[in-house]
Amino acid sequence: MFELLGDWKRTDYCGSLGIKDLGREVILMGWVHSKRDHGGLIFVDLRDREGVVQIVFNPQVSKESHTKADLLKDEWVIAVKGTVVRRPDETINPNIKTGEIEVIARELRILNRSKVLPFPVEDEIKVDELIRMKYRFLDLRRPVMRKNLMLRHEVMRATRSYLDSKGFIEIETPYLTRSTPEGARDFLVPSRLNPGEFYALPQSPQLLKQTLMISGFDRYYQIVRCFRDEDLRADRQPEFTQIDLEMSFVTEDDVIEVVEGMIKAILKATKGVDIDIPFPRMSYDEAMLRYGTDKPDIRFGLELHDITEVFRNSEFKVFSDPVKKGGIVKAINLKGKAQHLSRKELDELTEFAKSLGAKGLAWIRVSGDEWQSPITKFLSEHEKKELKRLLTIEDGDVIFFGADTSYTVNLVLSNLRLRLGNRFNMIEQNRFAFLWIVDFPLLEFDKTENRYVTMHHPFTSPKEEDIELLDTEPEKVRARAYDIVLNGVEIGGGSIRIHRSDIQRKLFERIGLGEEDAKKKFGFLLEALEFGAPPHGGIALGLDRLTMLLAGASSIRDVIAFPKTQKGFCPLTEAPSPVDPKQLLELRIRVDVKER
RNA sequence: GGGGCCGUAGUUCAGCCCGGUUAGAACGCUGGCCUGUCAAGCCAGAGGUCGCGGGUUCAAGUCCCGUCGGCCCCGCCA
Repeated sequence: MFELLGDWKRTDYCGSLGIKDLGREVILMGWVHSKRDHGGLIFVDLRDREGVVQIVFNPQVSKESHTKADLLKDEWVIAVKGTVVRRPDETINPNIKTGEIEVIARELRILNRSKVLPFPVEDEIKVDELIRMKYRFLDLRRPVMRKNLMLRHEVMRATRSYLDSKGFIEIETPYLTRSTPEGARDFLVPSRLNPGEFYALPQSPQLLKQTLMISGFDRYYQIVRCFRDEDLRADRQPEFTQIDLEMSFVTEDDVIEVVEGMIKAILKATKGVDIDIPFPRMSYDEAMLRYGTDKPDIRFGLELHDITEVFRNSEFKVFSDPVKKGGIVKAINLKGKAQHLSRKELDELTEFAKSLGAKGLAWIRVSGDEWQSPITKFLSEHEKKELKRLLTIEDGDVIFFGADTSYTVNLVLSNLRLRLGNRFNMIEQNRFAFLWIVDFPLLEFDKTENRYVTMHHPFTSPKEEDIELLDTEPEKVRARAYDIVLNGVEIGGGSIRIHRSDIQRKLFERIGLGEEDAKKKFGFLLEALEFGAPPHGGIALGLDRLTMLLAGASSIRDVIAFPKTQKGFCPLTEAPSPVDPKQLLELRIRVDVKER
């Protein structure tokens, strides 16, 4: 049944044919996307990576190919020799790119067949992701997935082309490297030649790219795989790709300018969109105040309002108690939606708030002069007046409150804001809202470890004017760090680094890292800093997240060819897996896990 | 580590609350008819470890316990 290609050479991609090809004799090769058998005529949509074209098998043209075409099933692989003709007017299909033409088949070669599919090769499918991943080779045949991976390719191409034009040099750094503390959990790789010792896969090439600056390369970049052994999310895989870059003799503005130019080039190349640069900047403090998060989606309003002062001495304990313990009270005013939020929905929102750690969710529904709410009766006239003023409350509004630690209030209300924004279609789709977050705190106090830890990483430079605060008010020291946010997703972050060993030492001291410890952990970088390190800084962008947003996908799994499930399992390769005891013996590793 | 939703035909789901005939539907699949379809159409048909294990019961897809797996989130992710 199978036939050979023989001397046939493909002349065109199915999806590239058009009116320009009328009358041409073509040889096409691809997959049977669908077959419509009319007994007399047989129509086959033939698909390759560029698209679909209709093949017509007519017994009056070729009895033999018509008979063979009768056998065809979905996803069989065939080669067709035929002529490109214009379709009869009434049969033109405006839904496909090649809809004005069709190919009259004169010869057919069946190259391979296919088992019946677990799911159709179409864009709009409702199939469990586990099945999609197990049959990833079929999933990737779906045009939307093919487009996503092609988009990813374009992003990488535009990145390389732009950075090359700006004098950046792509340098590879090792994947087998040294475990570093302070950060994510490492993936470890045992060393056979050094039993009992381990390499770590890099969480990012941070230390080595700084080393390259010290080596004088001046401008480095790399599109590089990074590994972090942490729990997965829709936007987090254990291995992911960064656009990593570093520059010497620069300030924050220099790095930001390069990134803005690069992103502009990427959007132009991939979406044909001209975006405005520079991007707006917002301080960390302002972002936390107005949005309750350091990665605000600024495509819509619905901002948070701090009303802590109104309730500092309130009789209403639910609000005043948290304030007395150092917490805050904030509110969101959902304008004019009182009629659109049922009691049931308010209850669901309360459950949502609780799932994020809130004790409850206070709300007020404003109907005329009446405030419908379980809490109104506890509010004084003065408090009501203040609320009305601060939140500009009007008829039809719905107010949501959070009163707790600042952490919980911001977490709950920022997520509530996103949920309400989606629920009421307040978020402008098809818009790319970039935003820089700047002036991050350098340090934050870690209660569980009872010490200050760096918010970014321990090589981030403090602002010069804040250095003296390191000893007195560490939490007030601002970092020379910057994050870039797109539509509420953090797509990158970087900083100007510490290039002087005295300051580096001081910072290690501040985070409770002794000299010996520091040497053991970052020895080579500390040493390199002693040999003429230039001022330098850089950034790393999440290629997967950026591509996801450009693709309009809701998970980075949809822009990664072979992703893993939430448990870090690859259903296609079935990794991870037990290994041969011989391998373990060689590595001098004994496994301490009970057999299932 | 924790919270939520889910697991029934190849696929997507209904049935589960309130236990009781032969577990249904759609798409897909198989066979037949059909010369302008493109979600082709018409006729006929096949297809089930109700995730897995245990328990309750005369009887379990349905109730209970445990377990495995998927998705979303919190923690975690410098």
